[in-house]
Amino acid sequence: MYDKFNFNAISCGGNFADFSRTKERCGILETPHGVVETPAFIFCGTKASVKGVSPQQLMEAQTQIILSNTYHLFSYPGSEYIKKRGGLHKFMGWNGPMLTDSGGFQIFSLGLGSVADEIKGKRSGVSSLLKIDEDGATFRSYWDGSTQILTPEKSMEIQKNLGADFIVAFDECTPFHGDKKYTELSMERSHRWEKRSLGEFICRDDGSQALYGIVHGGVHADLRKHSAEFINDHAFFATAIGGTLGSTKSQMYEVIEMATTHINAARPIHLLGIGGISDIFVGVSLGIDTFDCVHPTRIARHGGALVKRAFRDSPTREHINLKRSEYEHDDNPIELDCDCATCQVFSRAYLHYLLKASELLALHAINIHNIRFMNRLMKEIRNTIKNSGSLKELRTIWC
RNA sequence: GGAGGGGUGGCCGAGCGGUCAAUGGCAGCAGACUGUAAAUCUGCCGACGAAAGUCUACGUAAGUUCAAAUCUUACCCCCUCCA
Repeated sequence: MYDKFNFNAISCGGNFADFSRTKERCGILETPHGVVETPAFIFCGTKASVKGVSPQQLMEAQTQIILSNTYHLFSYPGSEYIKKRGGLHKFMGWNGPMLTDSGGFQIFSLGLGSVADEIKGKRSGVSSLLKIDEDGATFRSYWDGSTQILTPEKSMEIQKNLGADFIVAFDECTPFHGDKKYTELSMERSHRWEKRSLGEFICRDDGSQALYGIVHGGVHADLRKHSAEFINDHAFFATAIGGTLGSTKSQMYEVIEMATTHINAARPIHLLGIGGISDIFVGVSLGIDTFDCVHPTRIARHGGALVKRAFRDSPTREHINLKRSEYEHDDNPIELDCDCATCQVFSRAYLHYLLKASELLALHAINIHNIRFMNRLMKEIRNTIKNSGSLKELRTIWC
C-alpha cells in the first residue's frame, strides 16, 4: 500500500513536538503523476474542469495539483463512464497529480446551503439531502433530481473508477450549528464511515491511489484530539482537517491548531476548503501542507482579482473587485509585478470593460491571474521556509 | 383626406379612479463569496434627508372628483391600416 507515494517533510520552523513554536515545513509529495512541492494549493475543478481554464493553462500558471468531486461526477456523467474513457486524468486532459473529494462535503452543502449562510445562521430551507443514517447519505441529484445514495463503499468505488492519485474517505461535514453532542455523534459516525472507507480502499488497492482520513470534532478541542488520534491509528496515507472550523477567523485558527497539535506529522496534512491568503499563512505556520478552496477561482468569475497588499483598494479585502467603476480608467495590469498571462497583456480597464460587457474572456483572464497568484504565493512561502526566512515578513507583503 | 393605436422614471415595459414614487426586466452603484446545486446571490437605484418625512413626477394645458398615471376636452408628437 502507498508504494508509489512518498512524503518527505523538511521542517524549518521548529520541532514538531514543540507546539509552542511555529511548525511550518516544506515537503515533497510523490505521486504516480508527478511530484507536489508543499506547501501547495489544490485548485478545485469540481466537475472535471477548473471552470474556464484548460489543463495547458493550468500548467502554464505552474499549477501542481487539482481536485474533482465524487458527488458531482457520480451524478453526471457517472464514474463508470469516466473509467471507460481511461479515467479522470485522461478524460479531462490533466496528467498531473490529482485528488478527488469523497462527496462528504455535499452532505453539508446540499443539506444546509453555503458555508457563509450556515455560519451566519441563514438556511435556504430547501434541502437536497434527503436522509442520513448509519449506511450513508441519500440525496436528490443536483443534476436530474433522481434519488442517489452515497456510502463509504460507494464513494471508494467511484473514486477508484475516477482514478485520482489522492482520494478521500467518506465523511459527514459537520455543520457549525448543532451542539457538542451532535458533533460528537457525527464525528463517531464519520470515524465508522472512514474505517469502512479504508477497508474498501484496501480491498480495491492496486497501488495507484493513496487515501486521506479526515479529522472531525467541530470546534471542540477534546473531540479534535480524539479524532486526530483515531486517524493516526489507522492506515491512511495522509490526514485532512474537515468539518466546521468555527464561525470566526480566530476560532478557525484555534480549531486548526487543536487538530494539528495531535495529527501525526509524518503524514501530509491537508486543510479542507480554506484558501484565504491570510488563512494560508496561518495554516502553513501551524503545519498544514496542502490547501484546497474554490475561493480563488470563484471570486475570479465574480470579477475579483487577488492582489498583494500594495495593489489593493480596501484594507479589509484580499482582492480587488474589477467591476467597480474606479477601474474604468485604470490602464495598469492587475498587479504590476505579476508574470501571469493576463497581466502581460490586459489592463484593469480592459478587464473592467469585459466584465461590464459580459464577455466570457473576463472570467477566464481573471481566473488565470488568480491561479498564478496562488501558485506564486505558495512558491514564495516554500522559498521562505527553505531559506529559513520570516513568514511573518512575507505575510506583510501578501496580506 | 379617412379609420384606428399609442405617448409612464436612463432604456424597454406593466398599471388604467384611492392601498402608486408607480410591478417586471435591462442598464447603473455597492456588497457577499473559504472540501463549487455559484459566469452566482443580496442590497440600493426621482430629488433632498441619517431617518421620520418633505417636494417634484406618468406628452402639454385645462377640467370632473374628497382623490387622477388612470375619466373628460383641447393641443403637440409618434405608429399602423385605407384612399
